[in-house]
Amino acid sequence: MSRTIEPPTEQEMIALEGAADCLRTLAHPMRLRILQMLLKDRFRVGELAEACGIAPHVASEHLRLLQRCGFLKPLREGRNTYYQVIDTHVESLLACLGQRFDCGCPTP
Amino acid sequence: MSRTIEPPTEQEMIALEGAADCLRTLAHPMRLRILQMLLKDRFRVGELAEACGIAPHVASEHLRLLQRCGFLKPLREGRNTYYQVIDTHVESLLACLGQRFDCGCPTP
DNA sequence: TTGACATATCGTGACATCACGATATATACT
DNA sequence: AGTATATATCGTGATGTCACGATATGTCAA
Repeated sequence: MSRTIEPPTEQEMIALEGAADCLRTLAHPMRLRILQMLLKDRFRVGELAEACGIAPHVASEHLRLLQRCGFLKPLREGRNTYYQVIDTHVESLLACLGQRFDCGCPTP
Repeated sequence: MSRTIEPPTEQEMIALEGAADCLRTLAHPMRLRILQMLLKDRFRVGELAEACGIAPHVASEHLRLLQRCGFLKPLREGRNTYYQVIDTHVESLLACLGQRFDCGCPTP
C-alpha cells in the first residue's frame, strides 16, 4: 500500500515548468497552424495572417510568443519578415499531435 | 511572391481547436508529472497529490481535466480511486517533450 | 448507525490570456 | 523629404485558468 513517494525536486519542477510553458504556447489553434505551415516552407507575417484568417498584428503577436519559446527565428528581408522553424523537436511534436487529431504534420 | 493562401476550413479549425484543447490541458507542470507517473504505474489520487506536493482535492481536479481529454480513466476500488492512462498517444507525446526538456518519459 | 477516510464538487478571488484598436517603427519607392 | 507598405508594440476590456476553503458524496469499519 505504501510506496515511497517524494514531492518533486527543485530541478524536476524547473523542467516541468519549462515543458508546460512551451505546451501553453503551442496550445492555440492559430499558433499550431502557423507551425504547420512553417514546417513546410517559410512565410511572411502577412501570409501567415491571411492563412489563419487573422489580422497581421495578431499574427505578429503569435509569432513573438513562438519565438520566445525558441521555436522560430525571424529573417528580415527588406520590409518583409520571414519566419522559420529552428527547433528540431517541433516537427516530431506536431507529428504526434497529427496522429491523434487530423492536424499537426499532414504527412501526405 | 504571391502564393495561393486560403484561410482555414471549418474542418481544419475543429481539428486545430481539439489539438489546442488537449495541449492546454497538458500544459501544467503537475498534470505533466501526474501523466509521467501514470505511464509507469497506476496510482491513487492521494498518492499523486503527495507526489506533486499539492492538496488531494487539487489533484482530483487535475485528474478530472486529464480525464475530460480522454487521457485517463478512473478505476474505483473500495474507497480508493486508481487512475490509469488509456490514450496511447500520451506516451509518445511525453517522450517528445522529454527529448526537449529533462522530463516527459524518463527512459532509463 | 455513527464516525473516519478518500475523493469529488462548488464558490470565490487573484492572475493570465486573448483579440482588438490605436499607435509606433522600419524599409522601400518616388 | 514624403508617402505607402510591412511588422511590431501598447493599452484595454472580456474571458479563462488556477488554487484555496468549504462542503458534498461515497465507502469501509466498528
